Amino acid sequence: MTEDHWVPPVVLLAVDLVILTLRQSRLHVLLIERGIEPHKGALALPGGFLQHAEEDIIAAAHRELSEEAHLDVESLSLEQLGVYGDPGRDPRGRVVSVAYLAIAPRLPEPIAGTDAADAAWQPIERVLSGDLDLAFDHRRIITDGVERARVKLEHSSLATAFCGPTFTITDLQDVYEAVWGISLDPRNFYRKVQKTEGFILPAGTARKATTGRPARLFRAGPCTVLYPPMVRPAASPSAKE
Amino acid sequence: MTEDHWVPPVVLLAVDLVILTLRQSRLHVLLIERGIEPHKGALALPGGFLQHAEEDIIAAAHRELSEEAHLDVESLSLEQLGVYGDPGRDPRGRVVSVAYLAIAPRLPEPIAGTDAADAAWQPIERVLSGDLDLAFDHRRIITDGVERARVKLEHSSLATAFCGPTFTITDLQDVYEAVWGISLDPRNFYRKVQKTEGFILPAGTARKATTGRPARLFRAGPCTVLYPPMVRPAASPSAKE
DNA sequence: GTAATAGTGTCTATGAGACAATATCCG
DNA sequence: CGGATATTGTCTCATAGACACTATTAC
Repeated sequence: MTEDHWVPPVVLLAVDLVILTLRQSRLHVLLIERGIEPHKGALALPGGFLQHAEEDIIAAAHRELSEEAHLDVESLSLEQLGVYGDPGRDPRGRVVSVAYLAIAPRLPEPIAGTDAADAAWQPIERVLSGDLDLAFDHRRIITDGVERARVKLEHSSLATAFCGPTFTITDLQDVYEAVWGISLDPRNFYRKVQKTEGFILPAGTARKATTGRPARLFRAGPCTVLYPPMVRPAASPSAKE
Repeated sequence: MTEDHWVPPVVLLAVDLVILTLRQSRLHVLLIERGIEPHKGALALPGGFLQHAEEDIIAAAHRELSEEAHLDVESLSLEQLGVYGDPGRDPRGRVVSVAYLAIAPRLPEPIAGTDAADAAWQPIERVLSGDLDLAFDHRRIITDGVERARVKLEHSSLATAFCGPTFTITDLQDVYEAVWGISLDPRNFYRKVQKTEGFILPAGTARKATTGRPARLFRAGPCTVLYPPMVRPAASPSAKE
């Protein structure tokens, strides 16, 4: 099958980052406006080519995270999402992109990128609805990323990655409600997360802002795998949204 | 950051296939003995480079499946597992490999590959135990593939992909026991799969081989997502193996 | 009949879901 | 005190797990 003088084709390798966070109890993804062709003016995921032939792929992801999103690696969940390499997905040639999913706690408002014309958090519904002009196959990548996050919330402690170092049970519930797009009963949620071994640990009693009883604070526990898992109800017509 | 004359580095793109099947109620993976350097003589996953610059990655996976394993695409589960691209994983240069997970029903015995010196099913325990000489980072890829299969058995009808067109409940239970490496109660298993909507459908009553009551036959149902999921018990000391 | 495997029924413990009631803050 | 949010408790229903029992074949 392979001939003596046959040489394998080469491809350009890129990384793309699906960075999710919560803003005003809604799921957002970080997108930048492309300043150059192709797809100039369209919105795109932060990302870029490998810098040199020896660069680690995950290192490139971290680099882009820092360069384009100004997010530091510190305590930031980063996970490989998949490979997107359809021929023709990029007019510049055969570009194969490794997508990563990153979860960030709420951050100080807008982020100005370096080689990005503009960076902004976009509500996930607007992105997936098809109203926005997305570059390349990035809508598909975002769809996959959101679905991955939804599944991971069930079986891992990923939800705490959306929160700061300490958080209340209600904060955590907001994460589940925003990512899953449904509403949950606070009492049952409270009981559930409390009894899930190693999920969250008490972190002192709370201060309070406005009104009502002050909530207790928690921090992420040692367990990354939730057993038993959080159960995601089958999508109901009486959902939030 | 990027200079005017900077050009991105290129990489070689390969696919690797983790092909799992059941033989004598034990999980096996298809490995070939490498006939050429590097790692000549070591065992490796079926796979290879893209054939040309326009080839679809998934198409390349299917091609290798056919070329090296003589398995046809027909009704064969094939899913992207991840990207393995550490610099230095291949002495020939920067090779980035996209791994796919394939599940095959029991097949006619040994498979002679085309450009592979030898192809054989290896029991998964022997492969993961470290006794065998595995090429590249293929032990890690296999580990990831097995773990993926374990998880997918919980939430999808993947188990039926290990079986032929029709199968008994016991056949299906064998799949779960082999992949999960535990033993399950036949009565509870029977009840569980029966009541899981759309998982399996009756396919006539059965013929029989040796002794005992003949089993009913089933075929895969329409649902790919199992709800409620099959629950994998926490690993117990009283397990099979 | 016996041996062997297939399939059904029953009981119990656990957890999810609905929802009432109590606690603790602010003013 | 009343308003608001946090936390606990109780009830019911579904289901996983343990396990006794019945059914259907070959001999």
